[in-house]
Amino acid sequence: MIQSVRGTKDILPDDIHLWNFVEGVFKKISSSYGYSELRTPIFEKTEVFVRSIGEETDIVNKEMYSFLDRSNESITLRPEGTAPLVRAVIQNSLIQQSNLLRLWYYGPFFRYERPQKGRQRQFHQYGAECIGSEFPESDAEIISLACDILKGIGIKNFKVLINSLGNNDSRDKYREELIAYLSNHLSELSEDSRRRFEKNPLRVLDSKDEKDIEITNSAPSILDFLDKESIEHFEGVKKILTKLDIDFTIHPKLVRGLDYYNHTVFEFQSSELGAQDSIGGGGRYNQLFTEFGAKQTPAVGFAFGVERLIIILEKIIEKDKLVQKPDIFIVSGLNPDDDYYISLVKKLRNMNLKVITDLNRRSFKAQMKESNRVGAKFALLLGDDEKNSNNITLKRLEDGFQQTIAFDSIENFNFDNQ
RNA sequence: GCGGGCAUAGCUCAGUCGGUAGAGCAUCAGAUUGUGGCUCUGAGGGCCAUGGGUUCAAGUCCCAUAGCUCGCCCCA
Repeated sequence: MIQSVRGTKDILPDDIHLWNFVEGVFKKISSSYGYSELRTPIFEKTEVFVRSIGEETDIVNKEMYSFLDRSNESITLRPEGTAPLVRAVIQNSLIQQSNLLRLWYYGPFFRYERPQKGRQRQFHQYGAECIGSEFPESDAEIISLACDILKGIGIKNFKVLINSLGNNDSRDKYREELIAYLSNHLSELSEDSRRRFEKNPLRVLDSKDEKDIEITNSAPSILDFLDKESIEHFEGVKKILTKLDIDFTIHPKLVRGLDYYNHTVFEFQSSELGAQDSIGGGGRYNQLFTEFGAKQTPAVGFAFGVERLIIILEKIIEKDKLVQKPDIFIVSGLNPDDDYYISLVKKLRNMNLKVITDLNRRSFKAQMKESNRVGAKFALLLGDDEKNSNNITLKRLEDGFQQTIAFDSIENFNFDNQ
C-alpha cells in the first residue's frame, strides 16, 4: 500500500470540524484586534531563512526541506513564518505605506524532524506580527491577542512565561558573563549542553538535564544585566499585562531558539501535551529587518503550533457539537429522476437547508435507518401518495411526530423552530 | 541524528506450548408490502506492516526495512 510521507497526516472529515473551528477563532480574534491576514508562498529562496533564523541553528542546519530547482536555485519549504512575512513586508513596501502594521498568517510549515506527539514534518502555525512600534504596549498587545485566541478556543489551563533578553548591549554583556560562568562548570555539564555551549550558550539555560538545571540555577541571571532602557521596556510590558489581568510568570531562563529575538520573549505552555509542552511562543525582533538590508524596524510577534492546539481542543470539546447535522434526509420511494422528487429537493436546497438524499436506491426502511444514522432533524417521506396529493410527509426524528404539508406551503414551514 | 515500545477485520483488541485466524463495535440484509433508534437472526470483511531466515510447520521465534508511538536533540 502506498502511504503518505513520514511525518505528514491527512486531516479526515471526522477531524476537519476541529480545524475549521480553530481557524474561525484565528480569523475572528485577529480581526477584532485589527490584524490583517498576509499570505506568503509556501517556499522561498533558501537565503530568506539562512539570514534570519541563524546559520548555526538546527533548523537551518539539518531541518530544512531545501532543494535545487530546475534553474539551480536553492529553494526551501518554509520552516517558519516570520522571515517570509518580513520579506514580503519589505518587498511590497508595506511599512512605507503605513508606519504600523498588524498582520497575521496561518498555514503549513515544514521541518525535517523526527515525528512525535505534537510534532510533524508538515505542521501548521498561526502567527501574528506587530511591526513598527518599539513600545511595550505593542508587546503587550501581541501577548494579549495570543491569550484571547487560546480563550476563544476554550483553552484555559495554559501558562504564560515571559522574560527579557534586553537590547543588544545587554544581551552581549550577559552572554559574556554566562560563558565565563559556564566555562567553570564545563566538565559537569551534559554532553548536549557542552555542544550548546559551543554553538549557542544561552540555550544551555533550557536544558532538561537535571544536573544542568542545577548548574544553571546558580548562573547569573539575564535580568541583572538589563540596562536602563531594557528595564524600562520590560517593566512597561509587565505593567500593562497586569492591568489586562493576564497571569504571567517571569522565567529568567527562557531564551528562544531563533537568533533574531531581543527584549521581550515569551512562551505559552500546556501540561496536556507531554514533552512538547510549548503551544506557542514569540518575542521582539528589532534587528530582523536589518538582516534583510532594510531600515531598522521594531517588531514583535508570536506563533502557535496548531496541531498542539488541536490536541488540547480534542480533550476539552465534544466533536459532535461542531458538526452541522442535516436538516432533512429524504426517504423516497419515487424514482431518482422523478419530477416531483427533483423539484422538491431543489426547492429545499434553495431554502438553505442541509438536505441529503439516498443515492443507492435502497429500501424505504434502509433510508429511514440512514436518516437516523446521519442525525437528521427530519425524515421527509415521499412516495406515490404524497406525489398524487401534492404533499410531503415530515417526520421529526427526535420524537417521531409526523405531519403532512402541502408542497406549495413548504416555504412557510419553519424548520428551525420545531 | 540517538534510545525504548507497538503492529492481527473499517475501529478497539483476543489469539495458549510454534500446528495456515476470533470477539465486540461498525457495515450490509432479514424479522408480512411505505416508517428509524431497542431487540433478535444472518452475511460480508484478514498477503496477521513488508522482505528475508530458523523449522516438517511461523500471527507466534530471529534479522532487516519502512511506519506509528514515547522520550532525547530541536522547536510551535
